[in-house]
Amino acid sequence: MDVANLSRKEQVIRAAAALFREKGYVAASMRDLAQKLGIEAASLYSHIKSKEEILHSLCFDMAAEFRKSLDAVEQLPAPASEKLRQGIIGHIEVMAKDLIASAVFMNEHRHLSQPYLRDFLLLRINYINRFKSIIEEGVRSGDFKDTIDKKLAVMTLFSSLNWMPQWYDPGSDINSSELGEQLADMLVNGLKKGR
Amino acid sequence: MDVANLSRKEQVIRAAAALFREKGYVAASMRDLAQKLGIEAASLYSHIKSKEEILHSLCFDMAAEFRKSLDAVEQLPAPASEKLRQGIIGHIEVMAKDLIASAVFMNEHRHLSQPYLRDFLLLRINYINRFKSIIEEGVRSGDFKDTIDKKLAVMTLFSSLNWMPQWYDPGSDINSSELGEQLADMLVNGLKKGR
DNA sequence: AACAATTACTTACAATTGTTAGGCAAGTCG
DNA sequence: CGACTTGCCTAACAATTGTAAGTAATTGTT
Repeated sequence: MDVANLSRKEQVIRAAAALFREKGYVAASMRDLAQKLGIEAASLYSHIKSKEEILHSLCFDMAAEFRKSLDAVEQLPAPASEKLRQGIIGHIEVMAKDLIASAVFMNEHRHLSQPYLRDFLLLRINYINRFKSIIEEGVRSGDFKDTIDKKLAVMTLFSSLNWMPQWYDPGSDINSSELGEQLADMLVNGLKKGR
Repeated sequence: MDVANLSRKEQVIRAAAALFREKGYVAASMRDLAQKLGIEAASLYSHIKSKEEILHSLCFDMAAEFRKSLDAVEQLPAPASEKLRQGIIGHIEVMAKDLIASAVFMNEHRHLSQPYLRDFLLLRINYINRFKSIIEEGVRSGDFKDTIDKKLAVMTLFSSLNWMPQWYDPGSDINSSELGEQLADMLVNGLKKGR
């Protein structure tokens, strides 16, 4: 269980991530995965304990990255609107670092079995609530409107962020940090031209 | 294949929709579905031709509803920002009419086999492009900013709309038309208080 | 040269999958 | 009454699923 092993194991996990994204966790078979790596299905079990272990590590590794990013943002001595902006940018950048794992994280986590699913959802709720706090802070300080339902605001925010891996093409003309900036601008300031 | 049949067939489809949403299309077995209806799996085939037929009708029926809604909006003699607002509200209302089917439409359409998948994606691209045209019209007329990438704007819009079935609780204090209004406001005007 | 780890193989198994075939009972309609 | 339809049944199918057990080949290290 050293570096060499990790390396091959990581190869397996990355190939699995691509497969899970393409076909979905359930529809992706271990034989599909093995074929992608040029080995037999049973050989996969020299590297991983189970199919679910792969999903587990994909989901929880991403979750840890998101958390780390938000930790930093919360420390900023800045108004809520700026914190929110930075939170959005950070979230996008974490995703952009691994779009495939992000897509799996988003769409396939529900196939985790208990108790992992429960743990995952707790992490997720916690993350969302921290964003919600930023929004609430912004409403209190007069930075944000108080006319918008807060749950709706957070959920709309997350919807926008989380779907990014589905349509963003990293080879396009807009790079990931610019993407974060523009997304933050659109969500905070809206589409309409400043009056 | 008459009214009485349709009625039972619809029961099957509705139960399937709930199951597909809960477990995902692939993970939901015909035996699961049968059990939900209190019958044997093989009996389902008195009402439907195949598992995929169910998914097909769920996806394409929803697609037709969306199209109808947008047809009406495009006819409006109104500025782009108002058309966009109405388009959003319409989209939300179509979803709200059947949250379960909407969730399936969103998350499970990819499990359609060819050529249905291709057809579905064409419908979807077409729908998205019609929204994109409204946004472009708004940029030209000076209604919307020209600083935001148009693809990003449309995709953000759709992300927000399409995730609604995942978190919206119809029993909550905010009803569906209010939800549409607020969503439109947030996306068009942003979170920030008017300056 | 012997050892331990890594990586892969073959074979196999029990479970689950969607679906077909054929038949039986109850209600509807002439 | 008798024909027909609707809804469900049992039994069975071939295919695919994740995974276990045991073994061999290759590797770098002692």
